[in-house]
Amino acid sequence: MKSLERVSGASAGEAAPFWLEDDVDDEEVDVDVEDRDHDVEDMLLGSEDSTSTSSIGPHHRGGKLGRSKTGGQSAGGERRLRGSDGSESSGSERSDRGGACSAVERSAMAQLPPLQPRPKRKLSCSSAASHAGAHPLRRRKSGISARERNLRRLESNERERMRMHSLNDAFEQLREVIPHVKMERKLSKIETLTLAKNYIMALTNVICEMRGEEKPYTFLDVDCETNASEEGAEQSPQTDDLEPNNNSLFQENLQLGNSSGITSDA
DNA sequence: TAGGCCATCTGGTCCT
DNA sequence: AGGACCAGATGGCCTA
Repeated sequence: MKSLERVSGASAGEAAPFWLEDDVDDEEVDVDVEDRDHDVEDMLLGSEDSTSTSSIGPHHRGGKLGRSKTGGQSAGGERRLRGSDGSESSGSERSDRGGACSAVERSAMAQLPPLQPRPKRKLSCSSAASHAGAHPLRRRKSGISARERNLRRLESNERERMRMHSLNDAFEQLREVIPHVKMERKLSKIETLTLAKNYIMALTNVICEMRGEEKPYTFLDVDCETNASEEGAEQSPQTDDLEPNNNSLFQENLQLGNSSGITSDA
């Protein structure tokens, strides 16, 4: 799939994004393209392979291709830049500080804004969202010039970048407070989330144990081959081992969690 | 070289 | 109406 798209992208690789093309603010030209896309769409709608449909047409995801071609920063270039200045270099991120669960951290967690469960947005149609970006069809807002659209799109991109940066900052803060095995590389996002979840569950067990209550979570042994021979893999979290940088438990739990090996009795 | 991870762009949808 | 949120697409970098 990816290869197909890349092939199709390569065919359109020389095309700059519509909003970066020169003189694209000509409404008439835009309308013509839109109409043509509508015609193509009409012919291709109902085709079983809408992905291939997305590969056709001048509007096919030019962003990436055009970005690398134009002066815009490529994704890789951006990342290299951050890595070079050290602000987010992988080396400095290798958190060898444990980040034990302290009162400060607990208070920090308490400072988090209350999570307001955002209702799952409904998709008008299953393929509509999944192919929204790739589909050549692009509704043009009435009364907005192409230049205005370009400006808004750039502003939207900037906001989205900032939003993702703030999200990454939150991930980084989360990495710092999660005790994990010292690793050469930093935790990936999915690892961070999984470890955080297991950490919370383990701490919950600790609290319940201190209260003399039953532990709500049980860490099951899923990977029998690797854990069966080891000390009591199927047991409650070894909360005594919850020390900074000394928690192979969490690495095990990472795998266990990935395979849904952790159950909740609550 | 394939696969994982990531940053970014993009357009649709939802919310204020 | 505009911004936030979301998910798909894409390409770059890194590692086994």
